[in-house]
Amino acid sequence: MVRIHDTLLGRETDLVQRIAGSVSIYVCGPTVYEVPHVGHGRTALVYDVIRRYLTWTGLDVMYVSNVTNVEDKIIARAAREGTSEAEVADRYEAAYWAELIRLNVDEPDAVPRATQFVEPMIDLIAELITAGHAYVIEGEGVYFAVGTFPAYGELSHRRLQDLLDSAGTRVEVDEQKRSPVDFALWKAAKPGEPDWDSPWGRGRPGWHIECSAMSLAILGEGFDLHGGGDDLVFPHHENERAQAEGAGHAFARHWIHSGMVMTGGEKMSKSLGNYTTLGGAIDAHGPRAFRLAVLQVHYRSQMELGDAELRSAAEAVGRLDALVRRAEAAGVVSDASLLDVEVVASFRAAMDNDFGTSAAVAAVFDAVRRANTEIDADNLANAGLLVGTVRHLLAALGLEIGVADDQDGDDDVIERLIAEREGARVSKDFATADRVRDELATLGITLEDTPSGTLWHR
RNA sequence: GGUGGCGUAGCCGAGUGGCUCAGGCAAGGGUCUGCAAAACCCUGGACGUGGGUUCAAUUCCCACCGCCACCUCCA
Repeated sequence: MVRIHDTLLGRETDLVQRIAGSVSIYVCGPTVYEVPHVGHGRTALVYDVIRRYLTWTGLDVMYVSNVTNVEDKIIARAAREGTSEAEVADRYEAAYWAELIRLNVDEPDAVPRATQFVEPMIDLIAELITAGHAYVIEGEGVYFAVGTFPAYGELSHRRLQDLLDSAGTRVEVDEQKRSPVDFALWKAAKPGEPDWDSPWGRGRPGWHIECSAMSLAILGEGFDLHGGGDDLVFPHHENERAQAEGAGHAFARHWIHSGMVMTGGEKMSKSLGNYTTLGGAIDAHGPRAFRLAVLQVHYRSQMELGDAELRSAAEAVGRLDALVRRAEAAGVVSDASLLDVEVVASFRAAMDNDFGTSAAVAAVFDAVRRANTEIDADNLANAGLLVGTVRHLLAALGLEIGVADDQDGDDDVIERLIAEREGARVSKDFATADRVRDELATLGITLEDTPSGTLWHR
């Protein structure tokens, strides 16, 4: 049984599914008005790993992750560039997926976009008005009446009074609202902004309503797991929940939230401008180093994810690739259907405990060391079992080993140079052999002489 | 001010009331190698501070110090 830390409960609990054997997951994706940064990469990877692991355990996973494509910053950017909101959103959504593909993040089963679900949002707002949880301010829009929903604050563990006390200290309050904590469900149209018809006049949906409507529309009532970055707990997820449950719909059974990426001790964010682009980080250190670095930290913890962390992870990935190289060179055969039961048990125990990827990866590295020892001792059968287990478990986390991040280059030239060096070595002409090795080094090629021949890698 | 969380060896980072203090990176010493590379072996060093509970605390409790997040858009 998988145990998860449920934000609503504030503690760990069993992941009990709506329907035994299957898991439905909704994860909040980005608002696409800028290129993705390292933090977006981490979050996408965290949930990709959770999804992969649940699938690996035999569950039938339905994974939905949305894209917010209508929002103030998108509108502002489109206006600034003299282009359409759709063009801006499409451009940055494409940039987002392009990087996730490099990271080997599996495509979600569904990627709902806000503009595709305006009708269900309008229906939900209408239900809230009927239920007495929402009200119209002429010329302004429709607002959720927080005071009418007693459960408000449960998810983010806030008292309504505390919210009222701090309201207005940081953001100006619209005096027409019944309460300063009420939030917009529908915003009346403004000149130059995209808008849709609604029973309350033309306008556009508030931010929070899209996720309530889209998750219910695609996954249905009482879906299993709702996730996102922990900066979304309040107000976004609190509001999503109020909207769905206020309208009488059973919402997410469990909530999970992942930690933020920090840089120099501060949260990385687009608005602070202190971010590193995801593409830049992947270019510099490779997609697998990025994934491993994320795996080495528990998903709920804040983490630094800069050059030092990525370099360290890249070295570790190199060691994993080296294991595959030397296993193959030694003639080790691994059968994917045969796994080391103890290693698998350690891995599962770690992952079942709130997706403890850090401990799970540690179990794998333990097996890596043992596999190398077995190769050194020429115990090829034992080595094969361990190498196969390592590859299988890492693949379950989305990490492929034994394959280079980039395969370009002229292998024929390299092979010829290695053969040339081999000839020099046989005739004890080590000066020539070393000269060839240096030449290869300038091409970024590292050589390894083994009893069964010379191996090379980039 | 309110809420939640964190402070572990050079760095990153799991974890546990007592057993040889995960794992990764880095460092030093070996083995192997023509030399390297890779790998393996060995080594050192930790649990913010002060109290308390306990036979025993890094782990539980209290206080204090420091840091972070959310309370506004945000992954």
